[in-house]
Amino acid sequence: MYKGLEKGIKKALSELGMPEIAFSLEHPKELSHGDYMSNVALIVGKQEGKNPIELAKDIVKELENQKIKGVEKIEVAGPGFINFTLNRNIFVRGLVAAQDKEWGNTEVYKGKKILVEHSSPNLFKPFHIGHLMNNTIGEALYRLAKSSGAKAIPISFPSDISLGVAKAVFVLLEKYGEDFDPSDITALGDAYVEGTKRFEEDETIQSRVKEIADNLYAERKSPELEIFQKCKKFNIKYFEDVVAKLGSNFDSYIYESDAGVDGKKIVLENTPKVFTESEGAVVYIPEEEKKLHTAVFINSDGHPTYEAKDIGLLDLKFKRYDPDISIIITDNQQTSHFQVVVDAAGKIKPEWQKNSVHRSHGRMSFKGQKMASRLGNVPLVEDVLGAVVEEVKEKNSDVTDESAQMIAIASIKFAVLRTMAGKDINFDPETSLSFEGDSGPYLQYTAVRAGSLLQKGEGLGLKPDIKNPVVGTETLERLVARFFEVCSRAQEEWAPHYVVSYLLELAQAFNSWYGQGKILDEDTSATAYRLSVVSATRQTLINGLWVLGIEVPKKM
RNA sequence: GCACCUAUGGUGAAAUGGAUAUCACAACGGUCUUCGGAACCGUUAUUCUGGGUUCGAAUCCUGGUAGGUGCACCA
Repeated sequence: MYKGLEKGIKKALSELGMPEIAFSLEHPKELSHGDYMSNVALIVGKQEGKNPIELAKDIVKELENQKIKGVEKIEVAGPGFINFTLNRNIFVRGLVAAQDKEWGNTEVYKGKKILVEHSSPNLFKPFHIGHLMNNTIGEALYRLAKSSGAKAIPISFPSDISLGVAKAVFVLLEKYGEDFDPSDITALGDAYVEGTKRFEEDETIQSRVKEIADNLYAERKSPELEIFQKCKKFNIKYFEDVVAKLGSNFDSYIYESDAGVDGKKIVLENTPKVFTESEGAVVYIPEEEKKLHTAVFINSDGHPTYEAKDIGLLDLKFKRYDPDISIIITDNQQTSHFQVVVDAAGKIKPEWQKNSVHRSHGRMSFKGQKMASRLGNVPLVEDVLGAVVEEVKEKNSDVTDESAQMIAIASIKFAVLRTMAGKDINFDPETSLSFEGDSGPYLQYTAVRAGSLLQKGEGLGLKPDIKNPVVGTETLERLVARFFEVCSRAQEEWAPHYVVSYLLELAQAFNSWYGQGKILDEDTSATAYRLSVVSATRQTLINGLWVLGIEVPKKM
């Protein structure tokens, strides 16, 4: 359709002896302006110094002569835009495809392999709301990739080893002895916080912690290594439980300890070709015009830093999966860190740079206060989720636990995904979470409401049928049809918030229509038609919410 | 100091260089013997500031203001 219009306009230009120029052909913001609009007359008018409205009239006349298939109306509007309205049949037929579970699956990345790394936990810290933001966005990008025709693979990069971990192990060893076996995540989180504090206070502790770190890095048999390994195992289980609740699972993990070993090796192999020795450390010095900073890859103790670990991560990722696109999601404090790493990586293996996509998100503050998990003042995901579930139940005591959980997750995920990734979010359950208006539950409610209509229709022996279109549903039909393009754009730009905006518009149009009159009435063929609009809207909502990682409950 | 990011009604956000800047919350007023009121309808109110580019700027360029983040051995 798009193509037909574009060709038609080009043909009209040459028929009229107008210059071949680049013009836009897009959806107008307002549905009342038609299905497509073009600025072609404005551009030609500028170039030729002629009145764009007159030119537009000529072009329209020419286009009308062409009788382009599916175009019902062509008009000149505003300062010289040309608006196209498509034949309704196209949208009516579209309602059939929109009732399919596959509706919204595109071919944007058909045949590609896309790796999405997100939610990377620190294995000695509980999963807190900072992780929640990463998980929500990461899961949405993974699902976008999956619905784009690509083979999508979710992985995570658990941080299992660091000086901070050694500090925690020190405390655990001292407090509980060698036989310590974790059964509770908070014990580990507390040890982490306490270790950070103790480390600052005492120099003998510092050297002991460094010794522990050495043993852990070298995997030397020792009490600390044993505790460490037990904690690691326990933590992975905990992590998997938490993210499963949120709707994520992972194909595999690449551990920071493994990436460290691998990365260190690669960095050394590429010194001095790419890296430089300086003051006992190995660093990367980017060219001056790149405006990047110098970064340490191997510190003077010989341990790989985060930078070298990321090189190892790239290597392991590409060895294991050989992706066409490798997406990594972090918060935007790490943006410049990644620029440096990727720049260095490109000199080792160009494809590491070429195939990498870094998406960053803002930070989540809690009720306006800054948080640092090593200080222990960050709310945990489970606590926040629990509190929101309580609120949901307060609003409606009839909901099942399962539904309440879905609704709580919807309201939280929606708060994260509605904004363009990159912005900070101040997370305050009392003000930033809502169940009404622009919200996750509103979208769920709309889908549930639509489902209930279908059920009722079925009870009357009526099934969706597009044979007999009735008036009043035109807006909804056109909106439903746009879902496909919205998905494509979200995939191309890795921007789930387009899906959010779209679903809100759709739900609003549906509820508005719902309020205008009865959907189920005595006229069975009209009712059957309306039911097909209901069914298409519902499926579009369900499929769109799926991309966002939100499920629709049966009742709410 | 250098670099990067952000600035839209009272609040939170949206808007491929396009038409009258959209949506929700809050406030105010309505719908209600309901196919599910977590809904619908209406009213009030917005592009930080100066300059520039453009037929057209919230969007691009430039100066300023305010806030955030990053810059050598943390992750």
